[in-house]
Amino acid sequence: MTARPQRSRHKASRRHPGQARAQATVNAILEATAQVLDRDGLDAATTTRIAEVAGVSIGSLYQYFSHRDAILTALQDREFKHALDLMETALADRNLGKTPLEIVSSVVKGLMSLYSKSPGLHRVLAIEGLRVAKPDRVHAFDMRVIAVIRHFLAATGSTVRRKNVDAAAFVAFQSVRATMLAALLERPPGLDEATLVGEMVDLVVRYLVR
Amino acid sequence: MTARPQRSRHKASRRHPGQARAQATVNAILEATAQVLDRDGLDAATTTRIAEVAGVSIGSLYQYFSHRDAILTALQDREFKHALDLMETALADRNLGKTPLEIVSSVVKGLMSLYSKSPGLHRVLAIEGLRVAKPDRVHAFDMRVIAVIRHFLAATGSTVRRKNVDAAAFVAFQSVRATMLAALLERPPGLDEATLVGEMVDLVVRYLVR
Amino acid sequence: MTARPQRSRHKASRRHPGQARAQATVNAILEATAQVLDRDGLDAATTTRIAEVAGVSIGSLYQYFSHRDAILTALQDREFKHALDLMETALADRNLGKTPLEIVSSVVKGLMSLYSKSPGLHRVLAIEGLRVAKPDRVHAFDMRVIAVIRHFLAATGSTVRRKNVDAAAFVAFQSVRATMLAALLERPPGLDEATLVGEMVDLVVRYLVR
Amino acid sequence: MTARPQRSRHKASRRHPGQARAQATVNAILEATAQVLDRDGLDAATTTRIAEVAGVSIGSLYQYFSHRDAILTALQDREFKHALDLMETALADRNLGKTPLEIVSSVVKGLMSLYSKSPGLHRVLAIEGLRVAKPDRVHAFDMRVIAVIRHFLAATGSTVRRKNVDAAAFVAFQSVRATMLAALLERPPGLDEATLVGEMVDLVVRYLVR
DNA sequence: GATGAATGAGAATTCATTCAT
DNA sequence: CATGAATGAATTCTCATTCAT
Repeated sequence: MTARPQRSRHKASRRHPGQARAQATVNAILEATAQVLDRDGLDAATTTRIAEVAGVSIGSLYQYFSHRDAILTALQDREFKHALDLMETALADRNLGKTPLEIVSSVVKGLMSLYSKSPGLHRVLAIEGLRVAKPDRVHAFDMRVIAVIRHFLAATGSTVRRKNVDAAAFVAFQSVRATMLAALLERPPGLDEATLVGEMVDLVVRYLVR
Repeated sequence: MTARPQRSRHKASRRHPGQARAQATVNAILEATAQVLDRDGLDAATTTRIAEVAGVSIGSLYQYFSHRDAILTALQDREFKHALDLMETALADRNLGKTPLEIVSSVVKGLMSLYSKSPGLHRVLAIEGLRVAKPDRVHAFDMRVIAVIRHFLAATGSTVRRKNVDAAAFVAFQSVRATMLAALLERPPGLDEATLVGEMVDLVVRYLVR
Repeated sequence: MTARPQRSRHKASRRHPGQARAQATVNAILEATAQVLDRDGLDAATTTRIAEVAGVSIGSLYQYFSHRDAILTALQDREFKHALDLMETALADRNLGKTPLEIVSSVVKGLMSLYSKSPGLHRVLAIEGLRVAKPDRVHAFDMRVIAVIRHFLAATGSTVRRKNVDAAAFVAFQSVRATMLAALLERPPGLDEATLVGEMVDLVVRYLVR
Repeated sequence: MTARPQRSRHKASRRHPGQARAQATVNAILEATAQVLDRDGLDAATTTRIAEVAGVSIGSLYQYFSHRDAILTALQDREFKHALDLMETALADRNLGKTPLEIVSSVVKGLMSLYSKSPGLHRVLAIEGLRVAKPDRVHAFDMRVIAVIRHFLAATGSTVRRKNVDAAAFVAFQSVRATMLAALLERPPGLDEATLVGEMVDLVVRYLVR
């Protein structure tokens, strides 16, 4: 009997946060989520916990996000955008004149500083993240990253020694991402950030450019 | 998420399964868990589901594992052991005579076949990393892998072009592991298993050996 | 992210209550639900309340009913069955010899005693009940009642003065049901049960048979 | 279900809407509520939904109605009034000259057209009976209906064949109301509105007048 | 030893109502 | 007066774990 609460239609976000206060609340929620994910991982990011950390009631949380997953998705969008912006900047056409070493170095350093601020968060978002059903989002991001790299390699022209450019871009990006995150999370002795950057740059340059 | 209540901390396993039947039950449970993890992911691996698939009552399940996590830990041990055995074999002293290419190739192929049998499982075990509290286990495994690689590189002697051998081993292993799993899970177009192996071998050889 | 608890597939009942204990629990739950519905109405029948009244944990409740609605459905089945049995008995072929007055009288008295035990419950189940989405169940019941009546009227033959027998059966049954429930719930002065039965019988006999 | 928290008991309406604009707002809210109830049922009639449909902010809604229930009560008053007006008109003293058939016919047709415009609404108002706590209101309405009928029957005098006039009025009215609503909601085959009216008239005339 | 019914803490989500702007 | 962001009590449902049989 009865038309139980009607598990809502789940549009991903409930209202256009027009007002300043609304925007502030949304930001607080995203920030809180990032913090909780980074520190304690996905399981700890319950709606209650997020609302607490954000200093907001659960009611408010659901005013802006139709369901828990929508928060994670929004956060992922935000962080993926950061990463893409960063790579696009480093690989912009105006950098075509620079040496491969310089360019790879700037990308690696950029990712390094991005990840080292909150490695736990990026691990959740990029790898552990999106359990079941959302690998598409990660995949879509990866494909965009590859597109950026491919575009750059194409413009660079001559020096690339790979036949399958997309495959190479995929391999390079995954290697850098995963190794960095693993290093940041495990902190293996003798592998400080500077060393790590050096190794990654060398790995990629040798692989891609000779 | 998951948020398993985790009511209390127990000792990890209840009995040393002396009898053959007991051992069979334990195996059935581990096998069932691996299957469920690989197919449906961590959230689907409820104790009930595992017991069902294993053809065992929950009561029995708890006879052999004090709590859910203990099953995952045991499974992780088993898989880590597989991977280590594999690498030890490939990097054994008796292979010192082979060319670096041959050796790297055998390691990469070995990992590839290991992962490709159940990528979902290895993703859960190695990357999702059994969530909270288990990074130490992953770390310990990584350190053992590095030790194996270091031992081999040391024995090999001359050809290694890295100063910090441990760092290099870490970088190489993480790159191979992560890229393989990502490729198996995302299946990016134009990156079939053979190509992938080729790329990984090339990546590692250039990085480690010149 | 994450495969949230997986709002289960909702098969209406979870396990065949094979054991005696299980059956007892199921009965306790249905009985508790009936009681709560009768006394306090549909809104009061929360899963928590039902479990409390049944002297059972919510966990147990969900062991036997996949969701709240399934309890109501089961209860409805049970009560509909009662009502149908009652009518089938009164209208059985072996009663063809009795006078219309005797037969109508026995049906009306039967329904009266059924409803007067828990008028609130029957109101919920038959009328208020099954908010949105389940009118089909009530409708299906009504159609079966009509079939029973039609069968009887057909067997009776001659005396029926209605052309559209199904319509007449519908009108007669709805009138009796609704009036009885309204009278039992409102207890209008001067309309005790005996009077009510008399009036209903007269209403129906005049309408159906002359 | 619904289970509206119902935080506290207020006086039923906040202001006697003196101004025209205020009255317009109140009407818009009632109209919106009627629409939502008719189309989607009680559970869908959330304050938010009502405010939306009425084109009013929730704030404004609460300016005119102290709590959700007050809206339903007001709407019920309005519809009860409609029904009573209708019956009073049909049963007015100036109709004493008409035949019973004519009079019953006009009442039945009137109710029919009233209900058929929005059967869902009347089901909610009259039968679901505004849940808990409101049976008194329904009862009061029923008593007024009976009074109207009694008054008429008394004036008519001779022809009525019932001893207990109040009981008869109750029975007749409940039968008509419930059967009509059930027919409108279930739409049983072979029972179109015209047939239904004919049956109801016959039912009542035979019962009341001979 | 094995079984599976029972338990209950905890998670997500809804919605009536308030109140600062 | 109007607005709509914020609140939080209340609800449904899940799943690890225990323990009587």
